[in-house]
Amino acid sequence: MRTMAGQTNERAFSPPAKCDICTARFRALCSTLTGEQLERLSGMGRRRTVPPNHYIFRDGDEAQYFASILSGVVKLVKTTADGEQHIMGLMYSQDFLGHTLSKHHRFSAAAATEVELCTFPRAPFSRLLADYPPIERWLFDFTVRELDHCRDWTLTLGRKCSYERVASLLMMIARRARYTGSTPLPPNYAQFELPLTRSELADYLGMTLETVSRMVGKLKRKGLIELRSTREVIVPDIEALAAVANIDYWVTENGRQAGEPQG
Amino acid sequence: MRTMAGQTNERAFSPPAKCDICTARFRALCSTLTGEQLERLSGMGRRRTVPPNHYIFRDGDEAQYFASILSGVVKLVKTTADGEQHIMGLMYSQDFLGHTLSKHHRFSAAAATEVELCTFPRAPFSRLLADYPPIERWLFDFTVRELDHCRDWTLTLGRKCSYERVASLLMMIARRARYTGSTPLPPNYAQFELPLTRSELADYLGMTLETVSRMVGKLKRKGLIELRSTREVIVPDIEALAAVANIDYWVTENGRQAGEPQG
DNA sequence: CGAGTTCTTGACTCGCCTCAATTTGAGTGG
DNA sequence: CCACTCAAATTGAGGCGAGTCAAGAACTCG
Repeated sequence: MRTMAGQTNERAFSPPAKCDICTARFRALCSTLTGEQLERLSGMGRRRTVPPNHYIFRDGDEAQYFASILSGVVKLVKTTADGEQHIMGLMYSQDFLGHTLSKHHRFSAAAATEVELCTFPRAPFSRLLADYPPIERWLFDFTVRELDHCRDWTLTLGRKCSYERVASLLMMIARRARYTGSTPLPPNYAQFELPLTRSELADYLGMTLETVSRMVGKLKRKGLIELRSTREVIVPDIEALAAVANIDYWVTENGRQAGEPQG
Repeated sequence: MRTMAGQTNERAFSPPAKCDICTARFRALCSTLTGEQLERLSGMGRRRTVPPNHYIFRDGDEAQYFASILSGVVKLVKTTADGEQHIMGLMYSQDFLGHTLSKHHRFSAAAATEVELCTFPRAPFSRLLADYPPIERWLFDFTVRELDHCRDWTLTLGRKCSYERVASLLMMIARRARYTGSTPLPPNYAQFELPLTRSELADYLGMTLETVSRMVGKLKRKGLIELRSTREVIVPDIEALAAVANIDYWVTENGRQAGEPQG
């Protein structure tokens, strides 16, 4: 169904955040704050819930808010002129949404599951950033990690075949699910619900949904994953899947040949 | 020729940087500094020159130095177990090399042309970062821009065909050459020397050098570029090349269909 | 249980890779 | 200045992996 264009779903924003009962309190950006500064942040924070498959903000829109994710999974999406979607990343609990340099969003963000956010109006939050280095440092470190991750991802998109790519994406989601999940799991084992459809996996990987489906099937046939349903994935041996995905497979020294950089 | 493995070419480091005559003084990270802090930075800075095709540092090595690039082009390279190279980015004058979180390099950096660096020992530079927010802010902003760029690049690798990819990379280099170059050029026109071989272009684009060569030939046949030599490129109409590269072609709002996020 | 979406599977096509042969260009020495 | 050498670049023929198109199966939700 097509809805009003240009309108972002605006559920009522609830009252100021109650930081003392917040699940993200100890790892999200507010973990850097104490006393007066925390009050300043929580005073401007508003809770917001976004239902699955609704936009949080849209590419090109003016950025009104920064947000910290409390729960759920957010996909970062760029839409091409011909209507294709490209997913540039997934964001989870304790991650941060917003651009400190651009006043306009550079991609869309949409809820992949139901999402809870803690939102901060742009101007006062920017002032807090300028006033209080620790929170800026948190954001800086977060951005550095995002950049690392994005650079690693260019390897997946540029160098791997479809089978390896699907394995890489499942690895990424599995790792994050282990990290975010509440119930402790055996080491080298993962079980999670895919926050994306086959079509979205394809949009993430630069492939077609048919090929994704075939490669998921191949992983299943080879025993690298099990499927309780089309969305419920079990990875019985993470290391084995990592090997297929060519993760931790990169040479960190030597291994170069004539014609390559010397020195 | 193969040389001693694990050794990075260590030309003699020259005396402390003379900031007042430095070409990068007004846009590099030192542009944020004045008086005492600038003295502190210049006191720890050492010039270093790296000849073309030599490593600056290697993936996995312990990071001894941060560096600001004064001149030349640096390629960021990851080498795979099977000896393939993947180029993750190019760095130019006024860009910054180094990782504020990891003590070990996460990729190699190699000189594509002759490169001049201003290097800073890790520990005192980190202390300066912590002591003096403006320089941390500069690095933060630099990192945000790198992340933007890297995310855009995932679109090129994930969604574009070989012809568009080559055009995209040439666009990127052309834009940067215009920005860095000294001589003023007519608008919508670029002329530059490619800092990379066909093989390196292929490593950047996740293609083979043969396909790169074919696509460069196709761009030439269509009049989108001219070649004075294999390395000297002229772009007579940047906008036309941008159109081929699908740059500024992305929809920034609307354009979505049933089944996509609503709201 | 039916309707609509999502997912799977198969047959065919095409773009890019592979392998191989030249051609071009830069650097060197006679 | 030209012949020689070697790396870089171009060009061609053929094969394979992933896209395309199409049909059918399996979920989801009223």
